[in-house]
This record gives sequence, structure tokens and C-alpha cells, in this order.
Amino acid sequence: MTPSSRTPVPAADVVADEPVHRGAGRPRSVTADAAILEAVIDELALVGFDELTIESVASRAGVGKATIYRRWSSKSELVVDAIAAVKPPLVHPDTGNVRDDLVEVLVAGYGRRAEPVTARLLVGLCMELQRNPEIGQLYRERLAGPRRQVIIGILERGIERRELRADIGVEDVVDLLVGPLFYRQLVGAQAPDRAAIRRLVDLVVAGVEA
Amino acid sequence: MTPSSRTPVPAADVVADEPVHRGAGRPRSVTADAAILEAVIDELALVGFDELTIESVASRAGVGKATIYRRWSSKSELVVDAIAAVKPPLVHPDTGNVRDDLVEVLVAGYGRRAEPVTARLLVGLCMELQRNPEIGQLYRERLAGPRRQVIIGILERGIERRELRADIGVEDVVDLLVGPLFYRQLVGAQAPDRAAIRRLVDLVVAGVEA
Amino acid sequence: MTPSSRTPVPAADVVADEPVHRGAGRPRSVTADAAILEAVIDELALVGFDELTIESVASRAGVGKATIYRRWSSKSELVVDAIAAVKPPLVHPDTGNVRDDLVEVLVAGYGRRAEPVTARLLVGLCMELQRNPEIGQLYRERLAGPRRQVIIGILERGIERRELRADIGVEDVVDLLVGPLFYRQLVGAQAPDRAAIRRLVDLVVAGVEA
Amino acid sequence: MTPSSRTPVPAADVVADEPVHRGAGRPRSVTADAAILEAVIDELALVGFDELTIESVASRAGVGKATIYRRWSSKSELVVDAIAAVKPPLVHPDTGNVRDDLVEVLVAGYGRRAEPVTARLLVGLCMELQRNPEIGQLYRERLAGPRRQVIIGILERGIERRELRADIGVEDVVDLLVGPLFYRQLVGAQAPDRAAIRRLVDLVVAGVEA
DNA sequence: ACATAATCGAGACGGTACGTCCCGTCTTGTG
DNA sequence: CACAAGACGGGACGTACCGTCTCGATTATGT
Repeated sequence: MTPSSRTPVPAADVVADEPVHRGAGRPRSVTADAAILEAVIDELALVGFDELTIESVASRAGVGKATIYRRWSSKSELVVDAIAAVKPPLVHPDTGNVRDDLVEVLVAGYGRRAEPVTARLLVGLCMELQRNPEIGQLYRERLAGPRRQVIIGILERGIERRELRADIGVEDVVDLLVGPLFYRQLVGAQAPDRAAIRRLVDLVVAGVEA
Repeated sequence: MTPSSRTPVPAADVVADEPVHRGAGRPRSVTADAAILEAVIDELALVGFDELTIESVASRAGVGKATIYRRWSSKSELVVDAIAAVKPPLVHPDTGNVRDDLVEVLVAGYGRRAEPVTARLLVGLCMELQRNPEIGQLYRERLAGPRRQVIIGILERGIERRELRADIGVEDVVDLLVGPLFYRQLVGAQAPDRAAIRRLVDLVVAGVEA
Repeated sequence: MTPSSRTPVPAADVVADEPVHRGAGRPRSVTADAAILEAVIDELALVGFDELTIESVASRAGVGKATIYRRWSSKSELVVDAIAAVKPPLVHPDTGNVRDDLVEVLVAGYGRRAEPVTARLLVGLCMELQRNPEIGQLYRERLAGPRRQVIIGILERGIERRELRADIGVEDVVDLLVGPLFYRQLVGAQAPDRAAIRRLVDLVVAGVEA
Repeated sequence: MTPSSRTPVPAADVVADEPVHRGAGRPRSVTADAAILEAVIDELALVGFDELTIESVASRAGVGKATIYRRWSSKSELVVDAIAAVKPPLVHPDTGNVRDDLVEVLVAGYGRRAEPVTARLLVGLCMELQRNPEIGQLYRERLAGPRRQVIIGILERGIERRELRADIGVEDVVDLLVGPLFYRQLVGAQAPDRAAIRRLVDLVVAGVEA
């Protein structure tokens, strides 16, 4: 998914996804990559996902349209990459307590969605997940996956510490925590603040604790 | 929201939303309304929300574009109406048991979302919810609201029967039930079948039962 | 060739080539026709045939690109029509003398080609004559044809008056008169002034007089 | 005009237009020159002058675009050189008779223009003559000039032999012979065959013979 | 023998125009 | 009046070339 590794022909070496320049021809400009992704973020903030045009991105980045199309074959892929590049870093709370750990990680990952911009990013992505299964796969692997792993880690530590029952399906519990936050953001148009997240965590944990 | 009541100028009478014909001139064609909504559903099924164009709808319905714009001011409103017209009817299970009631109502309302078509409708709507707060309000009132009321009714009956604790926030619990189904549909691209819904209900009820 | 009669589907009535509006739909705007053709002439004068772009014509005419493409399928056809619309009017000299008649008609028709603009129009047309046989046919019928007829008339009156031999091929003589003027314009880049035209006429008439 | 002598910086030595290599560095490839010119001819034959692109020439010749731009500064110059390289050789007929000499040289020089390819070359050149005066000069000197000289020679021998009048302007007569052939080719889209050329010569000679 | 230097094929760069599609509005003639 | 048809000005689409600019690799020459 690194821009420069995206090519019409499949990469020869799947293991190394670093943008290695092999063979003839001028290599792709790294600065152009950066300028484009930055321009995408700016435009998303200004006008939202589907008012965003490739032409405005190109113009803002000081780049030809072809330079964008050379790297990304659709607005969707472009936006996924741009968002991936700015995703907030993961947190790995370990307070020794399942409830507090969950609140921390959920606030860090989903609590900042109050602004309409983020909501539009989110829904724009969902759009693409439906349309393009590959993008969906990508999103789940690169964006959602790591966050889910953190939550799963918290739950498993809770099980080890006997805070939680051992027979729960952790994947189900993760959905139970994350799903409502998505739902409120997308459908309810509510900002999930820390208090709301804490109530949610309390409800869920009540159902799974030992 | 009934098509014929939608006019460029605000309706004089908000209470009666039946299409009343007042004054001179040819009244609006009722068959055109139906043809348009049907064409929208067909197009949504064929190409999805944002590949859907007003022109293709008009052409499929055998109708002029102006006839559509005379009734709906945007693609979003048109699509909301079209979907509202085909929404599956509400069920009101009353098995005397919270768990079974919840499974029934959730399967009826969210279990048929296996097909990509429905997912696209869903996400297309979400799109509009973000963009246009009025549409969001509309959606919550006319589509989501009644379903939530049914679930709330089930929960309250459960409280009366002492199946559930009395101190739970029913709105939070509804989100806890509905959110993961949305999430799996939109992000996970998984069909929430009856078994998955039952597992979900078990988890949630475990957290709220007396 | 009248703009409004040009349609994707062949005209039902070939005899009447007037832009008659039959059937449904908004008729094509006559003012748009005029604005486009005028803009073409202006652009040709400013930048020449192949620096002329459809976009600049549309912008100068205050018209959408589609409005142009609805009427003409290529730059060539557009330019042919535009030039046809401004072609200098025919003259019909009748001095009673073949030499003077010829000089008059040639000066009127080909003597004004001194400016590079006209030369570019000319060569732009030739370009299209080669590429598109239909355009060539059109050009010969609508632009060149009438002028040739005038010259043929002069020659035939000369034959009747016994100024010219009766056995000459008038078409050949027309080529003999017109060809060198084209040639000098296109290849020699010389302005054919009245004196040069008179010398030419003298030479040709010397070969065909009785 | 020899490819290798064409440089971004003006040639130091105008007299010797042979490609002399001075100083260090890899000399220009002669085989690349040949491949490019051949590719130009092929492309001209396939798609005509203004559908011809530098990229297609480069690709067909198996050459980088820069290798072309290093030698020629425009499509026009490139095409002029390519055509010059394949121009049919001059003939120098001397039958002792003006009429027959003229027919021979005109057939050799202009009679083979029946094919649309040649016409396209011709008109493509004309295009450039108008646009770029230097190219026009070049064309007249290197392609048209020698042919005109041959015709002038024939005419002057005719004058010496008293076949022709001594007071004629030979340049005018050349135009009179060549112009109509151009005209028919470009505008009339007719192949000037030997019979047509003979009729033309007869008409012209009739006007200039003693 | 080796550094120098200009070449080579390849192909990415910032641009511009293309011709198409659809937007939402606006005229037509007909019922 | 509303209707179907369809033209209108506008604007983004994705493509094709433009002429320029790196790349790594090659090929003579001048020391």
C-alpha cells in the first residue's frame, strides 16, 4: 500500500514492500507522494470526501493529475492511503484493570470522532469497503486490525487475571465495544465522549466478568 | 416525506401530509411517483448509491428529469424515500422472554443484510446522514426510530418481569445491540446470521440481567 | 451543414436542410450557434487553426463544451462551417472582356489571402479535405464550387464571343487559373496581388484564345 | 539539416554540415537517426501528419523521446527531414522537346501523388510552411527548389531552341505548371495521371510558345 | 588503463486539451 | 398546469501527449 510500491504490474517481491527502484526509468518522486497525501488531508478537511476532486488535490499539491493516477487508481484508494498516513498512533494502556484499559484505548481510537471531518472520513471509507472488497480487506488489516489486537490483548490479560470469564469470544466482545461507537458516530451523529465510553465499557464488562 | 407533499415551496399544511390537490392546473401524476421510486430501487441494486444518477432513474422510470426535481431536491432525499418505501415491516415479538424477543426483532430488522445491495443502501444512507443533518433526523425518526421503540419495549417488559435490572439505560442497551450489527455489516462485511445475533444477545443480556 | 440540422441520427428529410424542430425536447439555441461560429473566427484570427481549442471556443462563446459537440463532431467540421459563414460574397463581373472578368473574380476570391490568417484557414481546410472525404466533398460543393461556376461562366461567354477557342476544357482552365494562386499562397508564402493575378491571367488566356 | 548536425547550441561550423565529433563523450548513434526517420515515415503512412506523435515515433523506433528532442526541436522539422530522406530522385529528361520534357519531369515529381499517404505528407508540410517561415524556407530550398530548377532548365532550353517566346517569366510558368497539380491533389483529391499532366502541359505551352 | 563526458532507453514529471458524463435549470410542444 | 423530451452552462472525469527531467548503463576519447 505504500504509494511507490503500487504498480500496474504486480510487484516482483511481495515481502519487501519498500519502494525499491528496479530497472530503467526515472524513479517516482517521493516528495510528490508526500505532497499529494497532504493535499488529500487538507481537501478532506475543507470539503469532505465526495466533494473532494482529483483535480483540486493535484492543484493543491502542485502536481499533474497523471502523477496521481500513476499511483492510485481511484479516489477511494487515494483517500485510504492518506488517512492511513495520519491515523492516530496506537496506545497500549496497561493499568492492571480491564475497565480502565478499555476506556483509554477506546477514547484514543474512537473518542476523537466528534468533528464532522472525521465522520466524513469514516463514512467515506465505509463507502469504499462495500464497493471494493480489496479496499475493505486493506482497511481491516492496516487500520482496524492493529486496534482490535490491542483490545484483544486487554481482554486476554483480563482473562488471565481472572477478571473476565474464560469462555467468552473475544472477537465478539471487540465488536460489542467498537460497534456502538461506530453506530453513534454514523447514525446517531453523537460525539462519543469519555463518559459515554465509560458507560459502554461498564455495560459490556458487566456481561463478561467472572 | 410522502413524495407528493414535497414541494420547492414549503408545504402550507404540515399536519396533513397527504397529497392534496388545490387550485387549478394538472395534478401531479401518482403513477410517476411510483415509477420513480421503483426505478431508484432498481438502480441502487444495479450500481449502488453513488453510481446512481438522476438521469438513469428518469430514463428507467420513463420520466423527465424535471419531474423528479419537482418532487425531491436531492439524490439523498430521493433515496431515503425510496428505501423507506420498501423497508421490511416491523415485527412485534412477544415470547415472554427477553432473549428470544430480541433475537426475533434483530433478525427481522438487521438479519437480511447479507446482500451487498442492502449494505450499499445502508452506507449510502449513512453518507447522507453526515452530510445533511435534516436527512439524518428524518432517517432516525422514520426508519430507525420505530425499530428502536420496539426494542425499548422489549427491554422495558423485561425490567417489569424482573428479568433485567431496573437501573440500565435502555438507549445505551439498544446501541449495544444494534451497533455491532451495523459495524459487522459495514466494516466487517459479514452477514449477521441468526446464530451470530443470538451470541450477541446473550452477551448483552448477560450484562444487564437481574 | 447548417449547424442545427446536424444530428447523430441521419436527418429524416434530406431535401429540406433548414433546421426544423420536430418532435419533443427543447430546440437548439440559434444564438448559441451564432456565438460559437463567431468565437471560432475570432480564435482562428488570434491563434490559427491548430492552436485553436474547443475549450477556448466554448469559453469565448460563453457556452458549454457539450453544446459544441452536440452540433459538430470535430474541430474540422466546426471550422469548415465557421469559414463558410464568413466567406466573401461572390462577384459576377461582366466587363465584356474575358481578361478583365477573370482578374476581377480572382482578385475578389483569392487576392485577399495576403494575411497569414487566411493562409492558415486555407491550409487548415486542406488538412481536413485529405482526412475526411465528406468534408472535402462539402468544401468543393459549398465553397469552391460556386466560385468555379463563376469562372466557368466567364470562359463560356468568352467562347460565345469567339474570344476563346471552343475546344478547350473549361475545368482544366479553371484549375490553371486557381491552382497557381493556391500554390503561391500555400507553398510560396506570397501574397497574390492584382499585378501577379493579371500576369497569370495573361499567360493562361494566351494559351486558350482564338 | 543532417540530423547529427542539429544541436541546441548553434553549430560552430556552418560550412561543413557533416556530423563531426569533437571532444570527449559518447557520440550520437547513427543507427538511432535512421531508426527514427524510418519510424516517422511508417507512422505518417499509418496515421497521417497530425495524428503522428513523438511518443509513437520513439516507441516504434525503440528510442527514448529525449533522443529525438536532442536532434530535432519540433515535429515539423522531424517530418521535413524524414520526407527529404525519401523524396523521389530528380529526373533530367532531355528529349529535345519542351512538351515531352515537361511531361516527364512532372509525372516523375508529382504524378505519384495518387495515394492518400503522399497527400497527407504534402498537406502536413504545407501546414508547417505557414506556421514556421524557416521550415518554409527550408522546404523551398531543399525539396521544391531543385525540382523547379529542372523545369526552369527545360523552359530555358526551349527558349534557346526558339520553341518558346523569350519574354516569358519562367518562374510564373513554373507556377502555372506545378500549381494546378498541387491544387488537384490537395483540393480536388484527384490523382494527376499522365494524361491529365499532358493536357495541362499542352495548355500552358500553348500560351508560351513562339 | 582509466577517468571523463556525452550518449542511450526508460519512464516519471507538471501541464494542457481532449471528448464524455452528469449536474440542476430552462425551454419547447402536447395533453 | 404538469408532463416527456431534451438543450443549456458548468465542471470533473480519466486519458493521451507535450516537452523536460532524472535514473542507471553504455561507449568513445584524451590523458
